[in-house]
Amino acid sequence: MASQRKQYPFSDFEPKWQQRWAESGAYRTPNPGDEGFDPGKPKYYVLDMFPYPSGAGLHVGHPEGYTATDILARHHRMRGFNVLHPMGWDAFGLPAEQYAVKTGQHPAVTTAHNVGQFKTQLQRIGFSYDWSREVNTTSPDYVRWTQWIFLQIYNSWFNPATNRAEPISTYTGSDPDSVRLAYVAEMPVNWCPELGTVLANEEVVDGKSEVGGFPVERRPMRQWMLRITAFAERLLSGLDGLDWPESIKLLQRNWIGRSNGAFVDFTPEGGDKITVYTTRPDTLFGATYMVLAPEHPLVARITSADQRTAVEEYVKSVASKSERDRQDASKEKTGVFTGAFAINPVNGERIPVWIADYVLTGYGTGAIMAVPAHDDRDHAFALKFGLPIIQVVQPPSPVEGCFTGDGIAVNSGILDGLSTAEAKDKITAWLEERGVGRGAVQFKLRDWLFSRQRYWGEPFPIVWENGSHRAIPEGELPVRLPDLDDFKPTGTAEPPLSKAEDWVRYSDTARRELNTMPQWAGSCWYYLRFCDPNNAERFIGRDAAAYWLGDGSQKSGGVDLYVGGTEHAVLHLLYSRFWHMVLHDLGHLPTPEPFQRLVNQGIILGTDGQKMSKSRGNVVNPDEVIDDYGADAFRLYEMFMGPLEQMKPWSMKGVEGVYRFLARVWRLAMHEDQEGRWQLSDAVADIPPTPTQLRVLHATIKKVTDDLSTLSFNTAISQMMICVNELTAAERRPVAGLRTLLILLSPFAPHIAEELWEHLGRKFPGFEKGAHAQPWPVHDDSLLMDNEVEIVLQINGKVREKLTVPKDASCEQLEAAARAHDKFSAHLAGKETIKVVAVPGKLVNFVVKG
RNA sequence: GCCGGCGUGGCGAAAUGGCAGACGCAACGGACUUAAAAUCCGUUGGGAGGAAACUCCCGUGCGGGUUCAAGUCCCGCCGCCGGCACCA
Repeated sequence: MASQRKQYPFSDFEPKWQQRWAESGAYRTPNPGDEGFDPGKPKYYVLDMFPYPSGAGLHVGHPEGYTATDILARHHRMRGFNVLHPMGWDAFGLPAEQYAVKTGQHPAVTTAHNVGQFKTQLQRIGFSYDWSREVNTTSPDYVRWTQWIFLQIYNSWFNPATNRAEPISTYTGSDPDSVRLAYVAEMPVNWCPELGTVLANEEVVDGKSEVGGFPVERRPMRQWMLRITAFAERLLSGLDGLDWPESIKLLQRNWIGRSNGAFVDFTPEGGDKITVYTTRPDTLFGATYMVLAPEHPLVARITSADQRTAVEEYVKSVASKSERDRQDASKEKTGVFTGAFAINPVNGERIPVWIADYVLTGYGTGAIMAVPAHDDRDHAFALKFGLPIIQVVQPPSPVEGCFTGDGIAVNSGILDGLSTAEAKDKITAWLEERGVGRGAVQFKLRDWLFSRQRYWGEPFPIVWENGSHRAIPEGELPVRLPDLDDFKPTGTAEPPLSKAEDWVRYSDTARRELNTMPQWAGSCWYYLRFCDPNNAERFIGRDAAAYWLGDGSQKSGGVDLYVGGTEHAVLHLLYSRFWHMVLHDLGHLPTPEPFQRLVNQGIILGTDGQKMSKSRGNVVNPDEVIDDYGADAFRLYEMFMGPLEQMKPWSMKGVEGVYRFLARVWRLAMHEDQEGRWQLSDAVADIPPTPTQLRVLHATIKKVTDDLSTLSFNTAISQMMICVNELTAAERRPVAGLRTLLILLSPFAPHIAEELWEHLGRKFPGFEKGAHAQPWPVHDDSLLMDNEVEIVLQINGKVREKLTVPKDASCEQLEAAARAHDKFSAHLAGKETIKVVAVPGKLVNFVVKG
């Protein structure tokens, strides 16, 4: 293909238009207060998930969503919106740092190089980004505000009375550090001594490091945490108002994991109370033993002398397991009896207390009552260790084994005969009356471990003095990374920043925080900076925020459309919502939610139907596609493949298909002379379209417009193909029809639309400005339908004949026409007609017998 | 295990409960050409019958159901993909 002659000169005019757009600032979007800003226009903020600029460059998966948003951005401009359509770089992160360690190049150098490469590639596709708003999470100007936002979080607390984040100054307790939204805690992490670094859970396989296979141990380390759990309820309820795919909302709901239940106090013999959390207080009478997490603080105190050795050994063996190992539910349960007994508050029963690692220390109270008859895990544990099983819920219909559903309480004293829901209410009230329990809500969501022992990330704007931390003054932001030559892991638990001794020394008595922020930090708020990227006074100006995010009075707040992959369904999208909520509470943002509408694009597979990967060798490079077929064909194919949200394989033949389509568009207007030069075709004439052409044109206006509103790009393109096929068949082409077609095509294939517009404008009037600057056309309903429509005549739902009738024929007229149809009425002969169903404009169905 | 999503020609896919397969790819036939490529025109779900115009039957993962009418709605399975995975 590469050596083959091009079907239309895309390689000449595509770069030309890209250059013109860049030079004229065609897609610069003014802000409120800027010259050229029109406050009368509605706003449309359409955003892509900005990429991590890896060394591998762009692959065809990136531009899928980017093309969709670009088409919508262009379409909205033509419909009179002020469109915010920006792009930037999520440039901190592990791969850059690891590559830097390997090659000895500073990550700032490799990152800058990769950003350049990505930007060149994106610009070749003809995206209408406002590049004057480009942001880079690693630039000092950006880091400054990331750190500033961290300080907002650090300097606030969650007031349960108002259910909001408030400045820490409104906290009246004695220890503000204990309630800050950013706090320090000892947390167990995966520490790999051999690699000298902490690893994420995903980087640990079977208790060994994924890289190198070295042993990994869990060790408590001092970590920065963000108190996202305080917002669990609001993060959950806020989902209801968002136009997101239900599947994504469900993922977040499951991640937040709200459950309704009760705390219940059990009393060990001669000890403090042990509080458990349960979602099934109605099964309290079936509790036959208790289990504490091995790390539970009471374990040591209640363990009997003769069980002490066994318990200590068990606790030790559990401690050496990785989180992942420990949470492997498929494994057989393990545990040890503590030798202690506790009293069940509802019936005074004396039940044994065990420890087992199937009880997690971080959820609920780290202790449970075990009801083996009605909980799968307790059931398995009881069977293994021979503990008693008492049924207290009668299933609606008999079931084998363990029954975990709702039923009728039995063997449960005061609860007998009640439904599960009634029993829960009654026993919870009973517990509360006696002061031995209370209703409670729990969440699976954990606080966000926010620090990393890495070099390539935002430094914390925090210093330590005399064992306590404090914020550095805002005026000192940004805290820049020290320019280390050696940013390798230290080999100890010290982060690499510890090597920058001068930097670490903040004053004679104070030293800087050595951890850096995780990669999520920068991406938590980039959509805000895009609104006002050069503001030196604030992270986002108030006017810019009010305009681009909305003033909070309308439902659609924040980003109007956010397109990206499902892989960010939970973490990025939850973290962003959390930060946004805090900033909103503190009065910095007008809206409570960042992304009103979210759409996930599907993954593009290789031509072999497999996930694209370097190792499979099936990665498609956009540059090569554009070399051979041009940017317009590339864009069009990305959208023509199938529904945006669907997973679909790449096909070079498919690219050729849309390429041929664009060549047909080209030849509608252009003709190649003897010397191989393209001239405006003589077939284009200032004549009125035929009625058929007019009908197809208006059907195309309607279909493309409707399909853009539902993001059905593939069917919009199909309709334009139908339109082009219709116009190609005509010997003389009405210029008005071409004009409309080019306007409709211009968001999809902007270069060719603009080029043809220019050519036509040299001969015909009505081609001023450019295709992209035209108002979006409106279809005329009266032109859509012929006066006659073809309907089908059915017998018992099967099509027998077809018939052309006036489009507004009534049911009675349809039935009469059907009966008058010779061949069709022959089918009816000798049969009894039971019923006739007539649908105007569609069909007549005779239900017959015999 | 639990929770989602998806199963339609040789392939990518269309189809407010109303003619299944629009549009594109591939394939085949024709026109143009010395020839090929490109282009243009046409055929193309499967099967049976007919010389032919044409006629009939089957068909949206499988099995049931609702309906005059089901790819679409309901019930029960199977397969693939994704997420969560001892959260009491």
